[in-house]
Amino acid sequence: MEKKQNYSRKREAILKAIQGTTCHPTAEWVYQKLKPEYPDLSLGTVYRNIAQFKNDGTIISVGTVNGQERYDGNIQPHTHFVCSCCGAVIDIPGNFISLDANVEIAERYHLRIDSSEVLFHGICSNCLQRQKPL
Amino acid sequence: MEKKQNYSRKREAILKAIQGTTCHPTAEWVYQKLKPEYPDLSLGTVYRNIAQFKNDGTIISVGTVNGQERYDGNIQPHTHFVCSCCGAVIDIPGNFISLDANVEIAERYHLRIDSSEVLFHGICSNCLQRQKPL
DNA sequence: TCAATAATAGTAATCATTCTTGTTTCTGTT
DNA sequence: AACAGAAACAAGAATGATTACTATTATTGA
Ligand SMILES: [Mn+2]
Ligand SMILES: [Mn+2]
Ligand SMILES: [Zn+2]
Ligand SMILES: [Zn+2]
Repeated sequence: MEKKQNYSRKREAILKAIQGTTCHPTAEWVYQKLKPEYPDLSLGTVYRNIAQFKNDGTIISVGTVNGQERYDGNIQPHTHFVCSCCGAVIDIPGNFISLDANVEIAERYHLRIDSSEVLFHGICSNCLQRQKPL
Repeated sequence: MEKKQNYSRKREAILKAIQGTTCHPTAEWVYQKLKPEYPDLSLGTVYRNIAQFKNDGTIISVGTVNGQERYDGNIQPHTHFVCSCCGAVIDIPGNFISLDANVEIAERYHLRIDSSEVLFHGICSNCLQRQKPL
């Protein structure tokens, strides 16, 4: 039996904040973003609802950058670039892993693959420009 | 001028522990592994030396699983599978991203790519077997 | 309206990692 | 071997992100 889920204005706002940006925000970013409109919002509420969204598959985690987890409201398979200078996480359209590869690896190693992701690491264009004028 | 690096028996042991396993250990794992032979080893020393190795490029980080960073003494480009059940990190030989793709993406988005990695998520063979007899 | 239950704010607790400080170990030189 | 300066260390405190707890408030369906 599934648990009943009541409506909550704050939950909706948290989801929309994550879905409405491409910056792959942290929980803290969402909290600061919504604080003006919801002055009594609690950081724990942001974390609790994010955990639910992740669990439902409504959002995904892009991993941890500088000790903070980054989330993504875009659940279509796509690729990410992480700037090791400023921590920006940038979308790279396209899926670099073929479905065939997934199936072959799963069979060869006797494991079940649920998802695959590609990550590029480097320096983003902003940070490159800022480093130039030496 | 580069900083002089003195020899340290513990540093060597920490590096060998990481290079001598394919389990992609945590700092805590390394600490527990070496504790019997080095009873006065400090967890801080493990972290400090790991940070150095990472900085030198002697080892790499495979990312964070269940809140703990995982390290890899194999710095050849290869692929990883992360079990979402038990947290195991397993090597998958092979590099799925062509060098050409790196160059093309770097040019198109005006950024510098230093490395690329592929990550599979799913259930490992051990956990699959344990789940079967229901 | 009203009782049952879900969600929240505020705060305390947890846990991985980093920092600080006083001590010990290395290393090159007498 | 003894010495001095630099590097590494142990132990424990501090930090910071995340989670857990609890008393209160909001939502829901009858
Ligand atoms: Mn994205
Ligand atoms: Mn590996
Ligand atoms: Zn950047
Ligand atoms: Zn497993």
